[in-house]
Amino acid sequence: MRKNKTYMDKLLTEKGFRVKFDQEYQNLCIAEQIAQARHHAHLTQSDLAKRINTTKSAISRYENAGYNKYGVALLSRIAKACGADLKINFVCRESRKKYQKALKLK
Amino acid sequence: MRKNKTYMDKLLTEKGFRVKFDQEYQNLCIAEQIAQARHHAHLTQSDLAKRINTTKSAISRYENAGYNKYGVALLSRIAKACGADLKINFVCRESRKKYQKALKLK
DNA sequence: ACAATAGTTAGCATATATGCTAACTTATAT
DNA sequence: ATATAAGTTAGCATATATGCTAACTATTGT
Repeated sequence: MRKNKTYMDKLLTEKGFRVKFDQEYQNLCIAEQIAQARHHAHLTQSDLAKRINTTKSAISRYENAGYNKYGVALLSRIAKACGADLKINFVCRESRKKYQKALKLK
Repeated sequence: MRKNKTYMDKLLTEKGFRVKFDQEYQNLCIAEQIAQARHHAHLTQSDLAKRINTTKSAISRYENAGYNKYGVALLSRIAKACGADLKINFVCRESRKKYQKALKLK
C-alpha cells in the first residue's frame, strides 16, 4: 500500500462511501495490518515476498484493500515473516456487549 | 466436531503428539471456535449450512481440525450466521512481550 | 531531470478451496 | 432394539486463490 494515496482516499472520492466502507471494513483492516506489520519489520514488499517464497505482486495484491479473498495459510506466512502472529477469533456479539458494558464503553 | 471423541483425544493416542500439536494449534483453534460458536447459537451443522447456503459436509470439514486451508470469506459467513464477528489480527511478537511483561504473565 | 527503488496492475497457469451428492458412522431418544 | 438426527468421509466439478512474468506508475534521492 502506497503511503501517499491510501484506499481511504480513493473511497472518499466515490459515491456511496459509507455503504462500501461497511462492506469492506474487514478487508480494509487486513490490508492495513499487513502493511503495518511489514513496515514495522522494515521490509519492502520485495523483501517480504522473498521470505515467503512468492513475489511482490502477491504482496501488493494482499495489501490493496479491494481484495477480499484472503487465505488463512498465506496470511499466517506473511505474519510470521513480519515477526507477528496471526490471531483469528470468533467474537460472540452477545458476550462483546457484556464486555463493553462492564468496561462502560459506548 | 463430535462431542464424544475430540481431535485432542485422537492426537493423544499418537506418537509425536507435542510436535503435531504445535504445528496444528492454529487450525485446532479455528475448528474449535467454529464448533463453539455454532453450539452457542444452538445450531446443528445442517442448520448452519442452510443459513449460509452450503451443506453440512462443508461445515464438518471446517470443524475437523486436520483442516488447514481456511478462507477468510467463508469463516466470516460462518461467524455471522452464528451471531459472532470474525476478528483477524496481526499481533507483533515484540509488543506482545511488552504486554505480557506489563501484566506480569509468564 | 534522472536513475534507482518501491509499489501496482493485468493476465496467465496451476493448485487448492468450495459446493455438492451419497454413503457411512455415531449419538440420542423412545 | 430401532428409528431419527447428527456428524463424518470420499470423491467429484467448478470457482477461486496463488505464483509468476512483465510492463506500468509512483516515490525517493541526487
